[in-house]
Amino acid sequence: MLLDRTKMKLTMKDVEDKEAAKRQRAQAAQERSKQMHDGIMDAWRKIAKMKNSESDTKKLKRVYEAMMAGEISRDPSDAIDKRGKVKAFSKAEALRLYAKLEQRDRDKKIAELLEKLPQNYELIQTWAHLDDFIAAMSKESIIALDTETTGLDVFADEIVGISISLPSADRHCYIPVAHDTDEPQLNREIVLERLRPYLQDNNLRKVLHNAKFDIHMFIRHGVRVQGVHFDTQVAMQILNENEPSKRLKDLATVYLGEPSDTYDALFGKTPFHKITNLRVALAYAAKDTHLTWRLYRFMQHHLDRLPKLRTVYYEIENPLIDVVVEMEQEGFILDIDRAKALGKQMRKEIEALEAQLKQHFGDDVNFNSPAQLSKIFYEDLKLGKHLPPGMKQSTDKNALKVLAEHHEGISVLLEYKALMKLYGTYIDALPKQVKSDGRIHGEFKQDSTVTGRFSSKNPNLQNQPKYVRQIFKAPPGMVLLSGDFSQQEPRLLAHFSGEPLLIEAYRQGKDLYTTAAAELWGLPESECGDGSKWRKMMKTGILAVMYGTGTNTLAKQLGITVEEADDFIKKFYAKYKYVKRWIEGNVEFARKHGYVEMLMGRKRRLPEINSRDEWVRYRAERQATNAIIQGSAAIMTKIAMLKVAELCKRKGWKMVLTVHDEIGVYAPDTITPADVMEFEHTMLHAVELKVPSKSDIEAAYHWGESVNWDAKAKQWKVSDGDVVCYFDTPKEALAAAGAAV
DNA sequence: CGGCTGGGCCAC
DNA sequence: AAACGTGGCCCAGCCG
Repeated sequence: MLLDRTKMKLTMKDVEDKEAAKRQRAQAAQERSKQMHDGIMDAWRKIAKMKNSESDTKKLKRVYEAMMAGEISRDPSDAIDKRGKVKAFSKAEALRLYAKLEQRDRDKKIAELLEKLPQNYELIQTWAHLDDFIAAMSKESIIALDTETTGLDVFADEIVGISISLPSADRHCYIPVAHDTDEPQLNREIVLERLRPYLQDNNLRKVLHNAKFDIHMFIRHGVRVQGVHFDTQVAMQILNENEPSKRLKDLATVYLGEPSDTYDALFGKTPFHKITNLRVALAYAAKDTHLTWRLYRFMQHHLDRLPKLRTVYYEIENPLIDVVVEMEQEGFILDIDRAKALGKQMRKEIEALEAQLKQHFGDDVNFNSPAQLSKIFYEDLKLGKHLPPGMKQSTDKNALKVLAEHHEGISVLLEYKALMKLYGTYIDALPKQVKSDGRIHGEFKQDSTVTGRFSSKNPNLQNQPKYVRQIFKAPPGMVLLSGDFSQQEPRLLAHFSGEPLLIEAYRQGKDLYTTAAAELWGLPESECGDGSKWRKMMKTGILAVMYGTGTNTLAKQLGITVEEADDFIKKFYAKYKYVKRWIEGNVEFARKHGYVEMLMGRKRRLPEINSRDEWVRYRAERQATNAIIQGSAAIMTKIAMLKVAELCKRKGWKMVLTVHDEIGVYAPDTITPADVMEFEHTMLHAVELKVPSKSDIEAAYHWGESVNWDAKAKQWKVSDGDVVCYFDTPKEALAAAGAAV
């Protein structure tokens, strides 16, 4: 190609221009570099003031120190935007620097791990070696066990290696079985067959960290682990529910004084089977069971001096692990056809509502965007003046309900938002979670809440709206038998406070809220029945007492003035003196001991109870009473689950869910009312309180749609007049939820 | 496209 | 300044 000579010509002016530009660039770079570091201390101060999670705090600290030591500095490619302007140093950038630091350290850490590889860590690559190890294992009564896998999905991923620690022999092995490497490895299926007698031996006790995960993984390969004696993750929640991280390596660092790198600190996002150097795999994996064992010893030491917590662990949490495994394995069947039909209907309604909204507010609005809605309502339409003083200019339901009085489009928006929530989060999302066996396998976590309640995720089966429950069904020929503790928490309030008035009401089988309302306001019970404002006020009020709700919020909830709410609380405490004394006692106890105790002596530590910050302290005071009630309810439900699990074993039923005060099982639809009574009895007598328990039991082919026993036909029937279906259409559900204005 | 955060909201 | 406890998930919007 010919060069264009005209462009090659160099004039003096060109040279000067170029030099000037160069100077300018250098100057700009210097200026930027100065700007990049100028505001950095202010930025750090700002970041330090943010409410950072414990793990973020750790990371930020590391970056800060590295920066001050000159080990790392802002990356210009991160600190300067496209137009060449210096961006303010943010928490996000700091966290990115942390990732960079980690990346830099990774090789060093792995090299170190190899250097320090203990003599008693064994990489098992031959059958003779495996035989030798198994011979040693057969002399042990307890071992530590762990699996390495291709990922975290226990219904899709696979085992790539197994770690075992033998405590008395002090031998710690890793058996790689599916790494992507040319190094010698044993065959997974044969290894599992060789280990099977030991893994399934109830008398060979096992210690694991997050046992549920490994048990699921072994089940994927046809092995049902027995004899789980201790789970260091589950136990950690008993020993310190405020622990910021329960990852094994973090606990080892904190409690064993053994600084240990987490998986991603060493390998990032590389899945374990991609680790080709098996000695690296050994160093990491054998350390897992070794640390698990040491953590077990450490925890035993503390459980020895905390006998109540030992009982909570061994009598409730540990046996519950197997129950949860079974429950998650069973899964929940989704009625896909129904979900599809409902989805179609909802999409139609959503589209219609959207068309209306566009007429009201314009075509180019995303009605799911709080930012856009806020601009329209508060900047364009200036509706903020209609909000009561003190109410934030929000686009949440509360504010919109007020604004709906002043703009007719807003009630449409309320309906739209409620419908979108149901559709997006549930009706449309749930079918996508169905696994290859046609079921939803949500996760139930027994050790992830500070009060001891279960949490649930992927999907969360504990927050399914009533309207949505109908798309969950029982397998053919079975019903969903479920029982929920009626007024579980108020009963516990009566139990703990010893309030004679509350206890008496429950013992006489009266409706507590009606009785209490009549007593408090000196009204005849006929005026405080179901649906009366007095009963509602009492119900909300008792809840408020348990949750420590302030009078402002209570007033808002009940639609009364703050003075009236205040008056109610005063009256309530004057009448129920035991309740008042008990609540005050909880705070006192917490101040003195730093924790409160629930049923069986499970603890909720409240380190903030003596904080000088009033707001922080008050929160801890509310938590004190709430934790006793909520935590004791959780214990009660967990005990009931253990007993229902035994019942299930006897009857061949399968537990499928727990929702705080509710337990659900799949049972053949040939069960009789006698079976149902047995189920009810099991729940009611799981725990004996000072007040009787009550449970509402229902059998249903679809969750929430109870069927009745037809005594003549001797079967469960969905007879026209009898079936209790929550709602037929989304509209009815919304009306019931009070969303449609 | 994945990670992260804020606003909002579902359950008990 | 903040006064309703315990959770998890969706969407928007921003980041790389």
